[in-house]
Amino acid sequence: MKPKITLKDIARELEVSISTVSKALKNSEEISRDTKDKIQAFAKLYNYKPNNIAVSLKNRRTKNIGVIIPDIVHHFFTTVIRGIEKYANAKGYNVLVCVSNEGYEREVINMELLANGSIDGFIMSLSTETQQKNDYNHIKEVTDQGIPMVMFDRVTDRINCDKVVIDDAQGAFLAVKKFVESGKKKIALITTDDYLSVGKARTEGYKKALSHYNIPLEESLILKLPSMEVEASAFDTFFKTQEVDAVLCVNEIFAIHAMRLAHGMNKRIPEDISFIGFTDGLLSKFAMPSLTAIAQHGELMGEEAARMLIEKVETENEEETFSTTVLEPTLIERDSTL
Amino acid sequence: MKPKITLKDIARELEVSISTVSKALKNSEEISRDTKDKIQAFAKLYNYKPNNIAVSLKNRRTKNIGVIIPDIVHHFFTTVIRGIEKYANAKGYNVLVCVSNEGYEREVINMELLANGSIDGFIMSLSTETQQKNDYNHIKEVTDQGIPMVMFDRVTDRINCDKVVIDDAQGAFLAVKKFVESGKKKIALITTDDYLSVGKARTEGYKKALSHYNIPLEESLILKLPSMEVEASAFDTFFKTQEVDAVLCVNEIFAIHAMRLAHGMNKRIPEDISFIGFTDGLLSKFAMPSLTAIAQHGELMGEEAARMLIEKVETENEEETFSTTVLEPTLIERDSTL
DNA sequence: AAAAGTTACGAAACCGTTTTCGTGTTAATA
DNA sequence: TATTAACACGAAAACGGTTTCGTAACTTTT
Repeated sequence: MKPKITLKDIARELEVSISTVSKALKNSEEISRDTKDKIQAFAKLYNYKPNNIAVSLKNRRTKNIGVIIPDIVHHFFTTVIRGIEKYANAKGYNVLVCVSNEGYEREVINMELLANGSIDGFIMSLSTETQQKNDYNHIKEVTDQGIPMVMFDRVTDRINCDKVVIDDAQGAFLAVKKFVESGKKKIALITTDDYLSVGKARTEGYKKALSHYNIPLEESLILKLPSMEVEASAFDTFFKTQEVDAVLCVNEIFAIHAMRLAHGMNKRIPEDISFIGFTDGLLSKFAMPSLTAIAQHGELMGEEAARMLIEKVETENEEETFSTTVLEPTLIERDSTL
Repeated sequence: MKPKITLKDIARELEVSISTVSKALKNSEEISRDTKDKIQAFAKLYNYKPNNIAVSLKNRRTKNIGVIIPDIVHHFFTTVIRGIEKYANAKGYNVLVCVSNEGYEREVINMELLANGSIDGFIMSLSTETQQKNDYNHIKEVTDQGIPMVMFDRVTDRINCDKVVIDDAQGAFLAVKKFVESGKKKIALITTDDYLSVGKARTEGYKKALSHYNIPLEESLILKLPSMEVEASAFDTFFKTQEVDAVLCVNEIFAIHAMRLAHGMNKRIPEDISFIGFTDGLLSKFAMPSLTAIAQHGELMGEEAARMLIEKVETENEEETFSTTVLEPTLIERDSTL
């Protein structure tokens, strides 16, 4: 049990002042070679490391970035975190992860907690509940305090800050394009309610693509689920009542579930019915048949978000100027499409 | 842009001393009702929140706990984090997540960084590289400083600290039991090299179960992969040369891959060949057929680890006494077994 | 009316750094 | 030799809180 050594300890031991020690360890020109050598050697011997908290207090910079995500047990978000970590660590920053658990309350609490000096900036993705309530005052308060903020994926234009998203509409467009080009005509969409920003954009892209390819839009081919949970009965009735030859799903789970149903109805995949799912995660790769997917490039998104944030944190923010980076989705072709 | 208000600001504005403000906000008996009311009202009006960093410096307690995991894009670890978050948040702690990316170097760097005052204690799982090198000096240094530490899942007995693991051997035993009881005789094991603590324990459990059921151990039925990566060729030759009717895999991916191969060889699952995989993750649930799995109870593990850590952090550690919690695995029966 | 006890507050130390500014000593210049 | 400049270091303030202790002004006790 050897407790941490401080500047004061070194100063006392070497009979110099604290300031001298501090400067010597920073290799300041002010201090003589002899004294520096002595102090540096002593510090190394006792494995001196400055106390982060004290440094943070003094510099008003913590070198921590706060990340608020809706759910950590979710492949997409973890890839984003990986990207953030990667970039942030390389720049000497730590990542403080807080999970809102898709709830408004926890999002608020976590942000307030972190905003009181624990972090230099935020990277966040909105919880569904926050999106439903459409209440962003907690975020506004943070940005008003001058704390840099980058939102990713689930963003809102009610807040003025840097953002990084993928072009969800374009992703849906790519999927429909793929279907059309392989001769599909009755293209269904399984999505969530519109309050989820991404669900909305994807639905728009789907509709746009249909009109682009002169396929009449049939509202009955759009299945809207109230949440991200799989509601088996809704799927059942949908597939029993609708005649479709291609299905675009806004997430993997929906797609896997739908494929199972189709399989159970003795349809051949992809000949009789094709599938494409958003978010190219583990399930897509390992499904049977493997699922053609629209990749969200989470890791890239995380890196970009971290880049933007650290940029803002490290520059004396003269003018408030915000930008939105739009990443292009990619279609990963597998066995669920022709 | 309204910057944070400090005690000093309030004191100046209300023409009292800083100490009075501090005490008033803590509702100290020392301060008169009148003054407290005035100060509290003012503080609320200007939304005063104490600066975490300053409080941490003074109290030498950060209310942060550091979590070091090998990989964040991994279902098991994320469930553990969820458990940690859940418990820690309820106790008013934040979670600082750092990813070692299965590397020794990053593990050391991250720990040193966090150990300099950023956190009150560690929860960690060893990177594979650290386990291979068998070098735990960086961890020893941290515990020597009196920083509380809890290790989970991938632990080592070279370090004296609290631990929480699941009984991996018992998990393997359960799986073999299941196979035997459904009439299987030629039971294979697909695992990784022994340096991974969990792989070793699982292999032991497998062997123990075989002997318990009087099934001769055939080393040729054990396929050892050098890493967690799926090596397709190794799988191929194994299944071409060995006659098996049940396969236990140390992770989902191995199991899914093996099932595919069996499927490709026109074997019926589970009649001709059954499968069980460790780590009851998404893939197991959504595989086709769905995979019988040994649940690791990651969330529970996380909660328990957090509980142990916070217990240590919050008690004046009189005596050094460490304990290991062993969680019981559970067999989740699905369609890949009879 | 003097002694003792309360009440309500402020001064100051402290946590561990960083950084500005002042100063005693020595060396270079006039 | 007196003046100035360079050098090497220390004192002290600051970051934003918490907490101990001291004390002026009253109130109560004897």
